[in-house]
Amino acid sequence: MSHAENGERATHFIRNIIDEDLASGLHPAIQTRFPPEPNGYLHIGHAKSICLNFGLALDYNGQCNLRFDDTNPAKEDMEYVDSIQRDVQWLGFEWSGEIRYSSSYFEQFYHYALELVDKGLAYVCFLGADQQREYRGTLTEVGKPSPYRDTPPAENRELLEKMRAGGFKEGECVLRAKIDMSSPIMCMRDPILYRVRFQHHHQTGDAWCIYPMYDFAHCISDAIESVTHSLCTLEFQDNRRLYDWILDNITLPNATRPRQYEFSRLNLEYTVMSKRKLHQLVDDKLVSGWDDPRMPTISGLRRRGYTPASLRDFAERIGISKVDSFTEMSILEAAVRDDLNVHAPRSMAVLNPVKLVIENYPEAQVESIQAPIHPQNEAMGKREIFFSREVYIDRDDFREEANKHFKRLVLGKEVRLRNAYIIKAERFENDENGELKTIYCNYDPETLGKNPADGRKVKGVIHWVEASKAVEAEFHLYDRLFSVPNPAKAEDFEAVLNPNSLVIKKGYVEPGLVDAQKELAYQFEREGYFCRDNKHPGLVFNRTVGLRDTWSE
RNA sequence: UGGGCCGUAGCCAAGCGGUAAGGCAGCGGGUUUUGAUCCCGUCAUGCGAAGGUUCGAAUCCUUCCGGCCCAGCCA
Repeated sequence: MSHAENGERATHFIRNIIDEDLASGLHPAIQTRFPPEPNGYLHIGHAKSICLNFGLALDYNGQCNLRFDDTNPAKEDMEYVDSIQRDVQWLGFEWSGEIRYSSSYFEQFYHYALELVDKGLAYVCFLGADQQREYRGTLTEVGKPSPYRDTPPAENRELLEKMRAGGFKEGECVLRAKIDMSSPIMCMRDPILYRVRFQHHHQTGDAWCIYPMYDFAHCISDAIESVTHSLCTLEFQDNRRLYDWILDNITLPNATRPRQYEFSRLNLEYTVMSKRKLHQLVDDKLVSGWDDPRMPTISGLRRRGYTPASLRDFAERIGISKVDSFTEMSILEAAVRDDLNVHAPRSMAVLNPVKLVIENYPEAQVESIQAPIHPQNEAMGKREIFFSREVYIDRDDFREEANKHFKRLVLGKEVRLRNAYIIKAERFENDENGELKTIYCNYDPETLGKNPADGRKVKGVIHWVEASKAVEAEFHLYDRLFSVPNPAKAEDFEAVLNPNSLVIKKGYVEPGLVDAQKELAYQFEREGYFCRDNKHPGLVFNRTVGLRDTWSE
């Protein structure tokens, strides 16, 4: 049983903070939120955040909202709000109440902006973007005040009202907080609160032509929703000062004063996690889409055969901390294998077929065999497979000669056909190109379900599929998307894509798999975990992950 | 080079002044009709470094070294 499923939880600094806040009575219960911007598909890094926020709410009997942080209509789209909901639900989480949108708080944001203006803590600035950058100073030089910094509150109120009414062009002016142009924290140098955008919004339509910035909207949204612990990633550590400044200077909508805590984002080897780069891969058609099974997106992982439980377990295994880390793929792979090993029905599939003829087996006879669906779990029952004179085995499982470490079929030697008989390779034929065409064997009829009576040991076991009833299938074998551990660091990350990230094979599966359900995991014995593709029309199986392979020749 | 953070094994990560959890990977062995699973064992005299405080330091103090983030009208 996996960690995520047995109730054990690794402790981390956020849990420690919550424990203290609950113990001290600061909050009667916790309220968290998962606040994606609907500008792309969710990826496994978001899964980490989802598991944290929803998981905490579950563990502490609190609530977790799903809130779309939709303050920038230029980049957002309904396609993403739909996919995000699907992904969160698929991961197994349920948000508290209705879905929230920052955009549904636009009216409140505006009133808080007026409050800041009236308090002399915000002003309308007519400096252009370039000038503003100049005035802002640099990391080592302080900024200088905008000439509009001391406009009287009453005048700023009129200006802001005019902004809202559409009285200014895009880029003509912005609303800025009046904080400290010499702050060593750059985001405190009179940050922009509102910008003018004559943009249609997917939720509010054309109701607004001014849109709040993240820093202004996020903390107030948290306050409106009584969020107790606002969790985000490390790059927002500086922004926390602004988060606190805004909440300190407005009349809070209710008793809860949200606090922001930052944890490190997920970095996974051999893939990229930035939405921009994932977008680029999709736009440049380097992958088939956001749900390409090689993508680290939740929809890609789902299509690949990853299960919700395995992703939750993965999140549990990697933990939460503030260290900039780079997680190895093997942790993710171990998490799926652990889940699939327990739950996936076993089956046999030949990915790279070669015909094998059992010459001493009666012609025209087809035998039915009851094979266990899961050798370690009898309760899963049996499946019917067939055996006859001709079967397919994998080309890699036969060699004319080999050393003793090769535990498969060797000319003149014996091997066990899994779930069936022991056979001995007698001879083989090649085709005109010198490629192996047919292997001829004899079988020992006394070895079905038992070892040879004479006590001889046959250590090798190979998988197979009976030829006459075999069903043709296509196998998509995936490997890491990139050929380097940290593609984001490459000069051109697309140049460092793994050319062999997808290899397609055509072979055979057991007849019982003709109507395999999509996204449902199978273990093709000795090959790995596969699931039927949810898009391709025919019988296409995606390899989720191979079996652990500790064999070195 | 201003500021904000972070350094515990190959990777992830507990630890909160009492003598280094756990997972992944690796290695050795056992079981096995999946080179899988499962089981057993092994894997930091050491916590970025150097000083200091203390009976006792990964935990406290000082200095140094290394890494990440911030100068979008993105989030």
